Order: sequence, then structure tokens, then C-alpha cells
Amino acid sequence: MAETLTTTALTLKDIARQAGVSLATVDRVLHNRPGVRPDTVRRVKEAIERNSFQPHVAAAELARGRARRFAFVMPSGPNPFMQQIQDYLGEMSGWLSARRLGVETVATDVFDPSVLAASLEGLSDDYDGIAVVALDHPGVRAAIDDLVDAGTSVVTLVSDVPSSRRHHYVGIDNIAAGRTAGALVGRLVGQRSGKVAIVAGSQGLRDHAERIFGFNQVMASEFPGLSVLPVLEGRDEDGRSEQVLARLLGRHADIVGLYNVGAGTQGVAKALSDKALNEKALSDAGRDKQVVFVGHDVTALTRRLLLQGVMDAAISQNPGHEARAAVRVLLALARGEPILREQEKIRIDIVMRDNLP
Amino acid sequence: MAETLTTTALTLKDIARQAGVSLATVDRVLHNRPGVRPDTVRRVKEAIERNSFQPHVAAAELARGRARRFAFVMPSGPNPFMQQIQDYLGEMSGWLSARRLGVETVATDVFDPSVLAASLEGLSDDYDGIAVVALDHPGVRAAIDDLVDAGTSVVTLVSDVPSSRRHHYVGIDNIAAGRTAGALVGRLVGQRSGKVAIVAGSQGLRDHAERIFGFNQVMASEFPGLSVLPVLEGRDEDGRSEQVLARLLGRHADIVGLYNVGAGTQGVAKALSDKALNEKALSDAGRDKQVVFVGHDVTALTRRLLLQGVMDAAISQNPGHEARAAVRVLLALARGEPILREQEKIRIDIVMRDNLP
DNA sequence: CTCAAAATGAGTTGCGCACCTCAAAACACC
DNA sequence: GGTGTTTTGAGGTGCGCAACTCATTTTGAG
Repeated sequence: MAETLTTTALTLKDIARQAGVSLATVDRVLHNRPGVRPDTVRRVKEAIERNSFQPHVAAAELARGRARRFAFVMPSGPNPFMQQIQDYLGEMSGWLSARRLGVETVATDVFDPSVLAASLEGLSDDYDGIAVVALDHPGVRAAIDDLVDAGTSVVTLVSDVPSSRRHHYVGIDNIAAGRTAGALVGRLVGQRSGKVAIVAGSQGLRDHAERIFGFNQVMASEFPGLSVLPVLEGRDEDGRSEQVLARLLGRHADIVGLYNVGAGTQGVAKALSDKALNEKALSDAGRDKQVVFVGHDVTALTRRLLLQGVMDAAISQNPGHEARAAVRVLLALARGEPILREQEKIRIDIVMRDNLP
Repeated sequence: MAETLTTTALTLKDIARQAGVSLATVDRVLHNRPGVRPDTVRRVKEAIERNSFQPHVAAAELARGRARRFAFVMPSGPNPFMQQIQDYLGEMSGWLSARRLGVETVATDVFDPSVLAASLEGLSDDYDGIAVVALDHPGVRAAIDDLVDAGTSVVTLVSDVPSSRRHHYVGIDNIAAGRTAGALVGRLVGQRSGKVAIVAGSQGLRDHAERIFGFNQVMASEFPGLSVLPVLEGRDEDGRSEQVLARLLGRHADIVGLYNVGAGTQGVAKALSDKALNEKALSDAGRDKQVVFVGHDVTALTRRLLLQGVMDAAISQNPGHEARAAVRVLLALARGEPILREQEKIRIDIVMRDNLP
């Protein structure tokens, strides 16, 4: 009836006795210190295996005694999503200080590779681990690899540099996110045929490009009745996004779907509702006359738009989860503990009105 | 440029000095031990506040020295979702034993209130905390309250007993989950009108009833073109689910949507694909002839059905997250640490083909 | 067999805190 | 002022491990 998953009470002393060596030797093996014969190493490791012994993390942490410092290198500028991540880091402060962990945020222009690389370079002396919202660029990759070589743990956050030797990536697969957006737009449009608009910040941003790629993939293969219009670039600004989209909506009367890849949501929504108003003047349109609108991230704004029915779905990555996962991964790396991949994996959330978090 | 979120290096000794008292007195205040004048208590607490001091968890854990034991009271029988939770608990074994935490699973008939209550009664002697998949019944509520009175931490898992004094609920809002399912069926059906079928395990199960309630709520208020047929009860069994659904599909040619509330997914899918085959014999039907199928949980089966396009969406609660959240909450309760509500909250996930985890 | 190098044992210290004891001091009451 | 009670101080012990020193033993090379 009761199945035991774990039982332990052993200490290093027990391992030493079982292996027939002293505590000092076990310690040497455990921390890969030199001066132990290979055969002895094997005997100790066997004893550890046999008992599936795990050093008591609390004791280890206490004995090690070092306070660890982590840096979060984040974009300067008023990005609401990044702000959310920082807010959630702030909420962890009690948790962090109870573990003697220091987390500091370093704001920098992550969009300028040389500035970002320069910001990273100096950090390895001051920090045990670094989480960075990274631009995928050779200079940045080199800076990351230098940090890793210097013994600093590095995780990329939200935006990855797969070619670097970073230890971990905390974020979503943006191609899959784009595919998800495409499937949603296509399915929610239903049997209607028509055109689909895309508003992005810039196609030069890796994450935006990947999302667009995934989106187009799905549209082409599964929704032949929908034709995708050339991507509009709104630079993640409300004003410009509104402007370019309004012009497009004016030119094409048969737009049935809209994918907003990045920020600038306020402007996009404005252009869309203006259009709806105009049409209402002409005919009393039902749901089927409306444009299906899918965007990214759950912010105060998108939350409101979802509740109002202006927006149909938001593709989201949980910023709180990302903040905590990054800290946990850095901590696990610093302690030499294994990473719980399943726990740290960031999911692509589909958020609609009724499952708003 | 660098903003400090946390800095600490203080110890209890520093607090004692600042408050002008001895270590012993600080200890008394910290652990609510008697024998300290109110005025002194205030001074000590002020010193703690002033420095936002947090006791070092590792040191506290080590000094306290107690190994903690938690029990997970789960349904016996082959429920794949519950099996997943247990699997994820198993994956944590390293993490658990490194913290000297023992987690054991207790299988019982959670659907029989007296059996469940009896299982719970004996547990408070052996365990510091208990997670239970609870049936909402007065007897069970009483058993939970008894455990709480005995000083045991209790969290309800997946299924709640809101009227009890359990410390926490780890699971989703099933009404909102039903609403989400309703919105998905309605939106994916599009402009078509017709009938919608519901297959549940039993309307007597609180979670199923709540989901159905939420589902109907949305259908009634937002999709007047769709009429919901009486709920079929499949007892979460494949055979029976297939049978009742097949009969319904035979009687109503204009079924355009299907909501499977619980298990029995295999049977539901079978009935659905048989119908599709029959129709294909008559006319070469496009997507618009198909039945929109929304169910719950991501298992090997639903994953396959989503990939095949048989199923359109699965409403899911992350079993790994639930397992870990339950453990973390029990641990936080045992240690007297605060619970990170945001972290432990279980979301309603919408899983479609392209965002399959 | 000799000697240096390598491997190992034995032991110490301290991390920060919980928990305990015992004595001293402060206080309240008559 | 004396007595009993409450409050406080001082100190010790140990949790399990990391990190270190120094003495001793074993090993391998010559």
C-alpha cells in the first residue's frame, strides 16, 4: 500500500566505512581532488552508488560558505515583458536572501552586439553565474564562450545563442510558437478565405524571424485558403505599428487574420478597432466579419484586449517561470547539482479569455 | 547600471548585537518561545526588519536535523494522469534525498469517502505533511481537519475540498477549464451550427461536474447557434464511452462538436473515427464536415490524437508541475517559509498540435 | 634494499543555526 | 525589604560537510 520512493540517513562517514577508506579520501573523490589511486576512486564511487548516497545539500551549502552572486543582463528600455521578469525576480528576494544568493540586474543595449559583448566581458570576475537576454551574433557568442572558459555559468534567457557554449537556454522554441500562432489564426478564421497580415518589430530579430517562419510554414501547408501578406515592420512601437497596419487594412478589404509578432500591441489594436468602427457604419457585422487577432505575451494590455474580445489569443511564455528557472539553473550549475530539465522547460502557453492566468 | 536586489551577510549574532540582547533571546523571539517581555520582542523584531534579515535556510535545516516525511494519497487503479504525477515524483528522488525528504505514495480508493477518510486518519503520526487527491465529502473534510489539528500540513491535489482547513490546493479551477473547453469548441466550430456532445466519467465527480458547468455556461451565453446535448456518462471507461457516443452520433447527424470531460479517450476517439469513415463513404468531406473534439490531459494517447488531427485541443494541467508544487508547498509549510503563490499556481494549459510539450 | 613520490589516514576548524541548561538579573507584589 | 516569578545572558553541543594540515603508509623506480 505504501511504496517508498526515497529513504536516506547515511552520511559521508558511512560511505567511508563501507569503502574502507577515511573521510579525507571520500572527500577527495567527491570533489575530484588529486592524489587518489584509480582503484580506490572506484571503490568509493561504488559505495556511493550502492547506497545512492546524496550529500546533504544544506550541510554542503553551509560548509562551503560562499555567498553566490548572479547577474541578469537585460535590455534597457521599457519592454513590459522584460519588466515582468525583473518584477518576478524582485518577488524572489526573500527566497534568495535566505539562501545567501545575490541577484543583480545589469541593463544594457542588448541589440547592439558590441555593447552587449562589452557588458558581458567584465562580468566574470564579479559573478558566479550570468543570465543574459542574448542577441545571436558572433561577437556575443565569443563573449559568452569567454565567460564559460573563465568558469562562469551562463544561461541564455528568452533569446538564445545556440552556437555558443552556454550551459542552458531558458525560453521557448520560437518557431513552434509561430506555428502555434498560425494554427490558431487558421483554425479560428474557419472556412472563410482571405488575407492574413503580420506585424513584427523587425525581421532582423532572431525571435521574430523564427516566429514568422513557423507561422508561414503552417499557413502554407494547412490553410491554402489564406494568403499571407508581406510582413509589416512596426519596430515594436505603437505609433508606427498602428500606422502601417491601418494603411494595409485600408488597401485590403478581405483581411481575416492578423498576427502580431512582437510588441506595439496598443497600436495594432487601435488600427483594428478603427477599422471595425468603420465597417459597423456600413453593415451590422457579426463575429464572422471580424479579424482574428493573435499576439504574444500576457500583459495588462493584452489581458484587457482578450477580455474585450478584441484579441482572440495570446501566445505566451510565463515570465515568472522564466525568472525562477534561470535562477534555479544558475544555482544548480554553481552547486554542481543536476538540472531538472522537465521543471525548467518553458512551455508555449496559449492564453484565451477563459484561461487567463 | 547595476541594481541590487538582495544583499546579505548578517547572522543572528549581528541581530542580537543590534537589538542589544543575547543570542538566546533572539532565538526565543524567532521561534515564538515564551519568556520574553513584549518590549524586548519588539526590539528584536525591529532589528530583524531593519536589516530584512532572513535566517540561512541551509543552516536552519542542518541544525534542525529532522528528516521530513510526506505522504501522497492517490487513487488506486490505473489512472494515467495520476500515474504521471507519481512518475514525476520518482524523477525528483535525487532532489528529495539530497534534502533528506522522504516521499511515499499511499494508494487508496479515493472515491469511497469512508475508505479515504480512514486512510487519512492514521497518517498524522507518521508524516509531517500529506498531499491528497480528495473527494469533497463531509467525512473526508473531517479527516482533513483532524490532520490539520494534529499539526500535519495538508495540501489537496488535483481535486479540492474548499470547505476543509487544508493549507493549500494544488490544481486548477475546473469551472474555468470547462469554460476554456467551451470557448475552444465554439470558436473552432466556426459559423456552422449544430449540436454539441459531452462525454463525462460521471456527473457525480466534482471536477467533472464543474467542468461541465463551465462548458455549458460559455455555450449558452456565447454560441447560440450550438445546442448542447444531454451529458453522456462513460464512467471513464473506453468501452462504455465508445458505445454511448456511437449511439448518439448515429441518432444526430448534425453533431459538430464534442467535449470529452474525463478519461475514456480511446473509446471516444474510436466512435468518432468510425463515424468519419462512414461519412467518407458517402461524400468526400472536408475539414468543415468534421467534429471538433476537445478533451483533457496530455497523455501518450491524446498526444497521438492531436498529431493525427483527430483531436483539436487538450485542456491540461501539468502533472510534473503539480507533483513538484505539492512537494514544495509541503516543504515550505514544514519549514515555516512563505509559499510562492505565483510559482505554485497551476495553469490551465491549452495544448494543440504545435505546442505539444 | 633504498629513497622519493604518491596515496592515504587522522584530525581540526568552522559554516549558521536550533535547542538546551543553568545561573544571574530584573521585576512584581506584599 | 524580602520573596517569588519572570526575563535575560552566557554558554555548550551538534547537525553534515568542505577544506585544510600533517603524519604515516604504500608504492614504484633504481
